[in-house]
Amino acid sequence: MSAGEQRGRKPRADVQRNRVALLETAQRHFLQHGVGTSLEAVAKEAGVGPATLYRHFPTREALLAAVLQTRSEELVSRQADIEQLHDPVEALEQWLRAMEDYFSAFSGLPDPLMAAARAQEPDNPLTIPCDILISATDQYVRAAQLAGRVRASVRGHDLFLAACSVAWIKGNGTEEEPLDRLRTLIASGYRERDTQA
Amino acid sequence: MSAGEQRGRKPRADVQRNRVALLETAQRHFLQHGVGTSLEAVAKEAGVGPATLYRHFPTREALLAAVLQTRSEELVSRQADIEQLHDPVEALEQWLRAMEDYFSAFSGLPDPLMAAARAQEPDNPLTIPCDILISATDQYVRAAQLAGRVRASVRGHDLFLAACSVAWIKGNGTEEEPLDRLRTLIASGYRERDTQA
DNA sequence: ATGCATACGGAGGCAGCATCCGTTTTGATG
DNA sequence: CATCAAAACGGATGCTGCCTCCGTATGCAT
Repeated sequence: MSAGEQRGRKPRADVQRNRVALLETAQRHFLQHGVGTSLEAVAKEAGVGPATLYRHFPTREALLAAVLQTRSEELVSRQADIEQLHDPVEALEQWLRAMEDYFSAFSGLPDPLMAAARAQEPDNPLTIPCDILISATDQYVRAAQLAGRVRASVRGHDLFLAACSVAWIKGNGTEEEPLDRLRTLIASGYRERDTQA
Repeated sequence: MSAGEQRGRKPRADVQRNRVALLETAQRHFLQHGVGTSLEAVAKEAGVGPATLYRHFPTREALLAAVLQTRSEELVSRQADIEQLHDPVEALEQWLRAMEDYFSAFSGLPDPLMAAARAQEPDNPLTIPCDILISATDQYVRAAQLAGRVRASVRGHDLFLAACSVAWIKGNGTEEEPLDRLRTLIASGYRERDTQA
């Protein structure tokens, strides 16, 4: 009982194997068919029965959260780059784009994310990632507000919602051009009006 | 062939009866369970077989579009009020709220609407209503732009997307307070910065 | 090699979609 | 009013996907 945590017994080998196979297959299917993809199909292609999938991931959201874990780490690494920036507004902007990309990872992803972000469903596996993202956004917002570059009434939560919306629209097949105009519109919405040039 | 359009035969009575029953029941179910409600259940409660429902409305979107027809007329009547206003920005704002209410009629409505508004699926029954709304929005935008009160880069389409997004967020259970902040943010996004007070 | 906890996976019940086709209803006609 | 044909109906059906139960196989420990 000195270093390791294994209490009782060593975990079985097939558990880990199946988990990995499921996650890889699920990611592929989410990418190709969106978050609504057939879980049965995922299980079959991963070479396991449906029960095994449900044992590992009791709900679609749980599977989704696990698959997103990888992507989350990508986000964190982007965050490191962003924090190098001197201009807090630039940083905020890049962070919003990074979140938007994250939300756009799979078609249909914004819906379960929004569902998780709202009224606390504490057992929703997506709630925690959402809360983290909201807090992070709030940090960037506050930094830019301290520099007097972002309106005081803006909250991190608001821009989280905005980024999620843009991702939602993007996922519904709108072209890039209107999307860019919308991003610009949001940006001029949160930026403090320059008191001079 | 003088006045009436009835060519051949008088339409059967049960057709109209069933259509009305289906529309009323569908509206109730959409209200209570969202746009994803079970069509079988609608048919059963309307007292018809599933085939009859599909004969009248070949797709879920067709049924939705027909049910929405009623609400559309409500929107048009709101439009009459709005056109009385002197301030074009006020008019635009009220119009956006009216659209938002319309989009929020049933939970989940924004998704099929967005799907219809994007790349032309000419046979989607929701495409036409969407195009009408976008044009109408563009009218209001242009009027406000002529008065120099809205940024020149804004398009009606952009604010249509924005209103749809807000409705989408609202439908996902977010509270009113963040929603209001988001609306404010969008408003300061499209408004021209006052060159004076 | 044997025992036992652990995990597996197929079978099956359920719900919803969408269609086919035999039957009924309805309006038109004499 | 009786009859006919077109038009519409609706139950039965096949399909897909969700999720769970339970008998069986697997892998770790001794």
